[in-house]
Amino acid sequence: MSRETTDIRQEQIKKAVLEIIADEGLHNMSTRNLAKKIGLTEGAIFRHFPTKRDIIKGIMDDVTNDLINSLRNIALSPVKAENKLFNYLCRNVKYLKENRGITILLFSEAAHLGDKELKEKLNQILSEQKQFIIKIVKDGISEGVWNKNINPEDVAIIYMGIPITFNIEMVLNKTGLNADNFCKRMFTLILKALKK
Amino acid sequence: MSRETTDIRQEQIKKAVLEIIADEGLHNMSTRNLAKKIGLTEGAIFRHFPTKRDIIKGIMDDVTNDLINSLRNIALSPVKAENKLFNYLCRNVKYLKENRGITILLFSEAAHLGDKELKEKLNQILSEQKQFIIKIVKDGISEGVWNKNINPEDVAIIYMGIPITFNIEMVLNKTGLNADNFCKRMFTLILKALKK
DNA sequence: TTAAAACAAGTAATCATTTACTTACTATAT
DNA sequence: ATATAGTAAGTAAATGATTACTTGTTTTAA
Repeated sequence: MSRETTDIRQEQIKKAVLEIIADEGLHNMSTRNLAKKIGLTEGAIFRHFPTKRDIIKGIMDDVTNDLINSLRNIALSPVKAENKLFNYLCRNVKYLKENRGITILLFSEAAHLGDKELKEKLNQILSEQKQFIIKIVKDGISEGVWNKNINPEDVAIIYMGIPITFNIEMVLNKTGLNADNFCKRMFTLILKALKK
Repeated sequence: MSRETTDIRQEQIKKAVLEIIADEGLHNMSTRNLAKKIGLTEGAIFRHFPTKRDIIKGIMDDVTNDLINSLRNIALSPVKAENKLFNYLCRNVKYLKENRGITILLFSEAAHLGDKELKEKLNQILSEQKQFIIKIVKDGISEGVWNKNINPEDVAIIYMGIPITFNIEMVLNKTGLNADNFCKRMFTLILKALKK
């Protein structure tokens, strides 16, 4: 195999993990299969990550850095709540389309490694996402465009299911599912519940 | 160990599988751990199920027989659409509360055993659930109580996320989450989107 | 030339499953 | 009624395959 830097290999390994989970299932996410997919030996994997757990940890850090931070920016951006909600949802869906294995990895593996650090990371990812939605809903109510009798927390719960469902449909029906179209339709529906 | 019939043991084994998934994670669902949990030897497990895959198949059949059939009854019952939707959601949530491991099992394992039969079973479970919701929404529109501009398919997609989110929250925060309360709140919110 | 990155070939532990055998219940023939 | 034969459910210990991970050696790009 041609030599690559650890930085490049780490990215390849994390990407391969998500692809294996999405295409072959969690039970095929072995270091052996991982090495085969990249075209390396098992030993080489462990040159770039000390343990398999660290690969998962790395992927979760990516979620925090790539997804959560950009969702935060959207939630705090100085635009109308309606636009924020739309941007937020589209960004969320798009990220899951580009990282199909994420949902299954988070909810099936990370939550149960008996590993306090990873479980804490997962809880933080989820609760932050929820808080952002709650904020956007409150903003919309303050702007006077959304029904003030609505419980922002409930909206956040319903919202959370949307990207998850998208991800599940993506993994099951290999057919590509148009992310833009999906997010527009879901947005329209949520808006009906929020409007005065 | 005291002797029990295969019927009883099969129920114990399926129940234990779901509990292990919910409490200890997918990676602890080994025949060894399974036997330990029930208080049998590994060999005894295989006297009651030919393979581990057959245990999962059995659980999926239970979902079809226990959940899907009762959801069908609700969807086809001769009551107002609004009541149907409420009953449907509550039944769905209650089932997942009583079978906490189901969601993770279905989406993380069953979808990827490279097993046509199980994958087909899963797709049927999901598409039937969706069709029932679509029917209920169409009924409500026919009754003239819900907005006819709403796309029933979109409602079904948003709906599907609700029980899944409930299940995930249940597994993550061990705190019991009140099913009745949860389903009432989500129902109220969906209704806002459906109403004229 | 040298440090980082690859490899081949190991490790012990665990996986699902099978084996050879034992124990407990149940039906039947006397 | 009771000894007995057949069956269903149990066990302990082994199977080969696979797991995450390690070790020692070779290659390669700066």
